[in-house]
Amino acid sequence: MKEQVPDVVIQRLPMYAHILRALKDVGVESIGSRELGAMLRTTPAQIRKDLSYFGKFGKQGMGYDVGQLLSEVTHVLGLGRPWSLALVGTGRLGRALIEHKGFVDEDFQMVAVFDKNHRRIGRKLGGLVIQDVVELEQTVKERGIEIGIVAVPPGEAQRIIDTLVRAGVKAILNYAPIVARVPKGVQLRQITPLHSLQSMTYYLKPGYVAPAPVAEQRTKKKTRESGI
Amino acid sequence: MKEQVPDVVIQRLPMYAHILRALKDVGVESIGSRELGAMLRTTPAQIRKDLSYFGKFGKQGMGYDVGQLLSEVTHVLGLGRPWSLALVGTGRLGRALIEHKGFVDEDFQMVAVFDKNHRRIGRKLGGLVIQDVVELEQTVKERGIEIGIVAVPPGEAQRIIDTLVRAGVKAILNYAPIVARVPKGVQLRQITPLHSLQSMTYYLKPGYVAPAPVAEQRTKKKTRESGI
DNA sequence: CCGTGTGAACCGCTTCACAGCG
DNA sequence: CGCTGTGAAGCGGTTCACACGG
Repeated sequence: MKEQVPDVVIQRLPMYAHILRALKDVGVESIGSRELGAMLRTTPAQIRKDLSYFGKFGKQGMGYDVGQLLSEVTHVLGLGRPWSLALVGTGRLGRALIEHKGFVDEDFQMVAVFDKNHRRIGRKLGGLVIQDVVELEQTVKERGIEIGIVAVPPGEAQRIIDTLVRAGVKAILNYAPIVARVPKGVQLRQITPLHSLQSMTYYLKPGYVAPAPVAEQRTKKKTRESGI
Repeated sequence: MKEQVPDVVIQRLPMYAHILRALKDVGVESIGSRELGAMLRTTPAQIRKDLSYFGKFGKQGMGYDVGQLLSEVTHVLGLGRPWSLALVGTGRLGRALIEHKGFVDEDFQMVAVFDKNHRRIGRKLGGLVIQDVVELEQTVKERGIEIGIVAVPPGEAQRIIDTLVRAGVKAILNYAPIVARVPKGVQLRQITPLHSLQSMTYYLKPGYVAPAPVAEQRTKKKTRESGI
């Protein structure tokens, strides 16, 4: 149990939950930090440290109870209860998002979709009637929608984000490639695949040489050969 | 000019490039670290530090030449020449990716698409004929495809990634929600919107209280009243 | 003087190493 | 004993503060 949980830890927890659910589904009941670390491509120390921010869930000598740890992580993240989403923009991307199974799981429910194109308004998408974007603010307020998903062209994205914020949304997932502005206290996540590509190319350039693999400490001691 | 460039800096450069291009398009010729910082939502110090890793592009008292800085950043990232992409998986997501304008810009060109579904193989998608995924490895090798985009179901993703790696791809953009394994030297970026949502909810929970705004240093001195 | 470039201080996260519990 | 939980050390990145160039 600690003071403040680092942001990085929070961002790792969804992966923890993901793996733990998979383990549970397969019937694994207990797991150690070593194996869990291997599955998540981190170190055992990282696992233990991360979990220590929330409490002591492990049993020394044994490891962690998968089911218990899963529900703990789930609870920390605020999952296990449904969150309501609104999608703005029903172009190719918006439609793909809403129809792509797995984008939304049981904890996230799309409850309204918006577009400004009058040819689309009134049609159905994913079981919802597409509303005129002018209704966005009021609908979000009335229905207490908590999270907004922005899939509109770049030129309109900031305006939509401002509207969502004004309507009281506290978290936004933005697919438009802009440097969005949100007030403090509003969460923003950016999905910008182009930027991912553009940063990978740096490491692919002829000039790039990988950093030395730490050079030292290929010792692998630590096996405690003194003991017997 | 420095030794090794931090990864975080590389990941910020696409945004730098994005903003600089926008500025250039609008006719802005010069910009200071203060304004650039404001546009990128960082501090001037961050901007100057980041740029210092590559050289000295600014003129003291003035600022940075937008065009020059843009081409510098572009060059550092290895852009300005085309990179070839292969898409694997032409379900809803894959189709949305390839048809969504703006996903790929002039520096990234999709040159092959694959699927395992025989109903889709042979059809055209984005101007390309969908190939059988069994041809993936050979085609990637033959055509020297450099980057792979994975948009297949989770259960098949790791196998596809392994195949891409075997074929010589050095960078992979993966949309499947798995904890993928790639050998060192291969770049991997994960696009997992569900995890973004799941980490945002932590900050939306009733229990969460924002960290104190640093408390001190609301002094705003630094006006250098000692000088004269 | 204004604003860049940069060593140095600072800060937060990761890794280490080990005390302690089952 | 094995493995968790954790203070402490280590490290990378950010922020500060100022020397220096136009």
